[in-house]
Amino acid sequence: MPELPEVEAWRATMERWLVGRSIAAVHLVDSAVIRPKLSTRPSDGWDQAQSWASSLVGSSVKGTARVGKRMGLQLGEGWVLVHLGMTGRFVRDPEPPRFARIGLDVGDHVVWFADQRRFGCLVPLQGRDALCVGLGPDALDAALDGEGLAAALPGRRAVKTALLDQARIAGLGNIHAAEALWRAGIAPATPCATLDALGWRSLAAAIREQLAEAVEAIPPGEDFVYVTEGGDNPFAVYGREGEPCPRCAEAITRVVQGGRSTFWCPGCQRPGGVAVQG
DNA sequence: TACATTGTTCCGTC
DNA sequence: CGACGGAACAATGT
Repeated sequence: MPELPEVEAWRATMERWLVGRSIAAVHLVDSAVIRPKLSTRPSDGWDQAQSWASSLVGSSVKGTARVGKRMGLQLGEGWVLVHLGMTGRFVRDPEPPRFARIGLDVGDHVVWFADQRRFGCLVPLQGRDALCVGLGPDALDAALDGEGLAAALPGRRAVKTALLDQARIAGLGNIHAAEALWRAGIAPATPCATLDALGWRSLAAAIREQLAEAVEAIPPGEDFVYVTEGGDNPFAVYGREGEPCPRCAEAITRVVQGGRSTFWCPGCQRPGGVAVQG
């Protein structure tokens, strides 16, 4: 379940694997991975997919970008948006891996986009600017200080739900939204409109710290395996229903908001937040 | 089998 | 009509 940190890691990986190389061949394993728009579905189909893929041959990869959870690749004069969905990842191997959707042969190796659940996709774009359409500011945007965050998240909605709204702030998913709220000591059901300046400042700082730590926790230059599968759970509250809060020892609770699980600590997360500790 | 996961969209309600 | 909540949808492993 890639959020901003994982997408950023993949972007950096694509910088190393692809940028500066010329595309010798494209292997379109599943043409439904190419979509005319982000909102179209695999079953909708798109008759231009194959011709777009073919048109890439001979062009070179010139750069990468990331906005929120979207990655961009500059291929020739155009750009392509890559959305990882739930299970999208990249594999560098001569042979297509399981669930391979498309492969870019850049001469010295082949880079495959593999996606078991097929929620991920590639969307050809006119230019780099199109990467940002429909998105609020990136979650690591310097403008998102306390005041900027308050302006981005107006209304009576629960702050957890609002943090997941990519049109308001781009890059947070279910895990890092919950972790940031725990860091800030803010209860997830708190209506945005009831947060004061101190609450917004702590939340803005918590988001920045949460994402920065997650980015740094991913070893540069390596593939990574999502940590909740098998290994130790590195999160304070996510996936820890019933376990003691690492800050106050109260039992972590799970509630459903907007159809999604929210993990939080009723002991030290309060409406409006608590004073930042330490 | 039912359920869990995500981002997006659609629809009903206030 | 805007805001918001809830449900549906995509795919598939458990």
